[in-house]
Amino acid sequence: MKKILDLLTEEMEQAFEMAGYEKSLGRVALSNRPDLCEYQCNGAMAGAKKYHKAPLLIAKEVTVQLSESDVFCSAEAVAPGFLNLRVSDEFIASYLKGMKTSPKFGLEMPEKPLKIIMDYGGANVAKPLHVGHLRSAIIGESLKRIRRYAGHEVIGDVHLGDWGMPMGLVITELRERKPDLIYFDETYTGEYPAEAPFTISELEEIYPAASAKSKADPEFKARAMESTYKLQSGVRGYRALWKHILTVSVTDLKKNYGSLNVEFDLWKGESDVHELIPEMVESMKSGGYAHESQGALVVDVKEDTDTKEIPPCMILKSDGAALYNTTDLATILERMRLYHPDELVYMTDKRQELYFEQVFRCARKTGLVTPETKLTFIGFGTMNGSDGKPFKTRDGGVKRLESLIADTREEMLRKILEGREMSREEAEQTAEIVALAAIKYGDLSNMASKDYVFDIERFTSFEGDTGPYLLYTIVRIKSILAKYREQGGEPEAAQIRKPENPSEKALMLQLAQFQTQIAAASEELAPHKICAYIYELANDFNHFYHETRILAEEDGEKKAGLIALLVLTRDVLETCIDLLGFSAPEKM
RNA sequence: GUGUCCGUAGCUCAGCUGGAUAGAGCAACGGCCUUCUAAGCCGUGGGUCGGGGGUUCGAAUCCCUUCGGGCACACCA
Repeated sequence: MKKILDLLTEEMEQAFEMAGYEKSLGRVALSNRPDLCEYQCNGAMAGAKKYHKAPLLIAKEVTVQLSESDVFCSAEAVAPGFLNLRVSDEFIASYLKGMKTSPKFGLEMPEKPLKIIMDYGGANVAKPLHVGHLRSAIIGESLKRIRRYAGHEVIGDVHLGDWGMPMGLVITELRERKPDLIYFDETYTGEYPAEAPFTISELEEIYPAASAKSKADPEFKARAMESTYKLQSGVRGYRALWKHILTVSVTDLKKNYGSLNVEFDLWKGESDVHELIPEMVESMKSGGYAHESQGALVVDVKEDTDTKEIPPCMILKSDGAALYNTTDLATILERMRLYHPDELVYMTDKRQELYFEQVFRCARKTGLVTPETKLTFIGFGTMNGSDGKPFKTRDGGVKRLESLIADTREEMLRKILEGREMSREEAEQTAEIVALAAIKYGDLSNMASKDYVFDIERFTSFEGDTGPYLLYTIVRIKSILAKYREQGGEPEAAQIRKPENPSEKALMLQLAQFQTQIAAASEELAPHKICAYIYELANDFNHFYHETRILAEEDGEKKAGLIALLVLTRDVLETCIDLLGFSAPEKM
């Protein structure tokens, strides 16, 4: 199905052409004066210069051509040359009927779907998720869902930090605490136990302890470096221990991401590309790309068109060790080999923008990717506290994601118990669902690239532009549909009819915007556009709801028409919140 | 210093491929529940779109400049 604006534009282009003007002037847009019209076209003003004619005159000539239109029921030329348009009831009804019967409400699929790998995890093994991981997970998950819905093949990769010094630190600290573990006996040749010799809570406590020790004690640091080396060179016991660290950590991470309704297709990590590094470095050298600079191995990525100095991309440190760049580049190599993607997308804090620019240029220059491969960096802004400063706990530490979610659930539960008669158990389940919507909507309704204020009080409010308000609207619709069903009706079988009053038509026109909004969100990587859309849709619904008696309607067919509209509204809203990564309860 | 992003109502944010009276929400104030969830709806007040220039019939939007702020600028990730 075509977008409604495209259909209107086609009709308008025809009118311009028949009036003797260039058809490209006929672009139709949503009205920015809803009191005057539903849609507008400003082409007459744009054409005035070219045709040396007063814009109003052009506009009037165009309206003449539209008098017979069955798309527009009114087209007015207004000074200085606006074309104010309204669509016919028949047209909007038939458009919505089309939406109802088409897959994905008629969203057009791309001719050639892209294969996209999205890297939006950034979690580290042996370290708990903290609030810094929240935006990446929320925005990344939403963009993944949006682009999938738009018809592309998207693979999400968590890309764990599971290699290098942190692992050495954990192993070394473990050895101090439990020197008798079989893993440290290098003469041992038997099988290692299947059970890990530590729990996730121990692990989370061990890493910061070890990290602090290595800063204070050079000798400890040296031992950790040795452990790192042993691990990387494949010493059996160290590898086995590392596997345990990985397993215990990943189990926990999956649980935490799961509670955010975030899922990854790939649980790969830095360790997976470790073995690709030597050959990659060798090929960069032999290709003449990499050279030594101040002891390190670098690839120049400056370009003539640069307006600023772009430092070279470092491949190996001066001590010959790999660094972040090295594994990121090797990961690109691996992804290209295994998946042949059309696009690689990275979601990180926007402060890493320059870094990724270097990596992308290096990957292109050294031929790790094909010239057609698109490399995209999506940088998101910082999450600030109510004071406008980066989010911190009361004592100034980094807040754990788990505790942020728990706080939000608690607040939500409090509000639900305050406002509703509900059993404790049901309230808790509802609070869980609504809290997730509150957090995600609060984040996604802001532009991803900007910093934003995380305000638990505001996000969990049922009033205004919030997740809970949207869920409430959906629940209201579901409640009516349930009652209709109790009365013996079949909501899914109901047919869309022509609108009977302005608020009903406004709701219908808003529903018809679905495709335009989804396409914009997908192309511009902008989940906040979906938020803005469903907020308006919810407002239009609530307005309509207030003015229209639905279940009390006596004319059965009319009533079914209203029900059909409710079904479509519910489906569009639920589809959209699913694209944002949350869902609605049955009651609240 | 160089680059980059940002500055819109008291607060939090949209709008930025130029269009009519700059929009929401919160907060403030005033209405609407014998009828489908009032966690809703309707309304009122609140703005020199940081300042100054320019382009244009027309600028929050494009260009220049200036002030203020964030961030980044090779051996961290």
